[in-house]
Amino acid sequence: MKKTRDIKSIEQSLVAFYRNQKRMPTYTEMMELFEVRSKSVVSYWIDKLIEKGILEKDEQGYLKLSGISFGIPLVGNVAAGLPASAEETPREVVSMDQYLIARPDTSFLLRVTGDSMIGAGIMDGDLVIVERGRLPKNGDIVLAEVDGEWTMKYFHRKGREVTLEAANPAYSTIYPREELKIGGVITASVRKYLM
Amino acid sequence: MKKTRDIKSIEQSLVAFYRNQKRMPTYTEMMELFEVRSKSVVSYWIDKLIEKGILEKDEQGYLKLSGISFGIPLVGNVAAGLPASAEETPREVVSMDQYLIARPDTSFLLRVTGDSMIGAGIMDGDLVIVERGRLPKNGDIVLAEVDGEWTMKYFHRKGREVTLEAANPAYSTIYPREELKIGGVITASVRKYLM
DNA sequence: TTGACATTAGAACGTGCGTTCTATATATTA
DNA sequence: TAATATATAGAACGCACGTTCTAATGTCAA
Repeated sequence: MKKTRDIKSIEQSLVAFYRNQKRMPTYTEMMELFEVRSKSVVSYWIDKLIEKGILEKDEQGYLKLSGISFGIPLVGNVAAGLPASAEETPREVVSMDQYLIARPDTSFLLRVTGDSMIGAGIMDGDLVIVERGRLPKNGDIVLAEVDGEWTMKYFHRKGREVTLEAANPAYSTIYPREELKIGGVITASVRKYLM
Repeated sequence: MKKTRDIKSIEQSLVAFYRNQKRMPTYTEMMELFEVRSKSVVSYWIDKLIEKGILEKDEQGYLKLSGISFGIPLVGNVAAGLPASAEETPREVVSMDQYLIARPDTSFLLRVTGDSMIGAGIMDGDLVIVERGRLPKNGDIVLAEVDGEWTMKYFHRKGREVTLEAANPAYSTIYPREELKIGGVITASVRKYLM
């Protein structure tokens, strides 16, 4: 048995704590986390993590996990497959929340029913992220109310005329007469295969 | 001009602060946030937010935004469309990180190249979340190495025999001879349409 | 063994934290 | 108007925070 207390394990315990508590632990709490008996030891290791760039202190001196420890690594593409070692590839790290949701205050989620956008790769049961108030451009997928029903369609404007077409030949293109209510623009879609 | 300082605006400023700083502000910082000149006023409002269930204090007495203010609301499905008021629907709130990534420590992201899984709604350019070490079940989509190349395929096992088939008729089913390296199982896929 | 370095322990300290009290101003209702 | 909540200000306080110091212990190489 070697010492279980190295930079890696300390980082992990911090990340775990933050994931659970949504805040960083105090030095006293870290004494338990790191299994040491003095705050000075905590300070000692914290300094090391800061050197390594795993931790930061913000302007007010509060501890902050620096990006690296968040989200999950983006390792490449399917063709490249797995990185050889699973270890220190100079990895880019992505948080799904940050990646997918540019404007959290004006966005919301919607579960997709039906297959009208299947040609765009949006299937029944998927979740889409809708951003309110954004001006749709040609080719954008919008959430629109037509004849009292909400649907997702491709948005096209040519001069005054607006058309809404499905990404599925089984559905016919819609030429909205009077009022056209746009609920928002689809900015992303997600699908979960397994729990 | 009415008073701009009500529960709603205070909640928003707290959520904004947390989104930026990844921590809750101190009472002194809240004095600036709320534009008041005494910590007792901050305490006064904090108590109100706690009553309303917007804030909590954890076991150690630290402030915590209670779920409600996180992620973005899941409002229903496409058929239902927009909630009438955009306001107080008893909304479920979802964080994409939590929703999509069950096991952050063993997961990673991969960008999809090619259209071999287009039938499953996974298109070129999508990101997939791959979980290492999970045992694939029939019908799961796996990341596998075949003849020195990494691909995504449907996994099927029948007795000893394993087959890998694409979700695209243009690709033929693979019957791995000897060794079959499974890099992981695809647990989710995401696609971004707009920035 | 000796020396250098890395790691742990303990205690002491100043500062800023969140709490709580009193007092005053502003809104609301009868 | 008077009476009653509601909201703001300021000050005081105890306490836990993170820092820093000294000293002891463990590890490894010469």
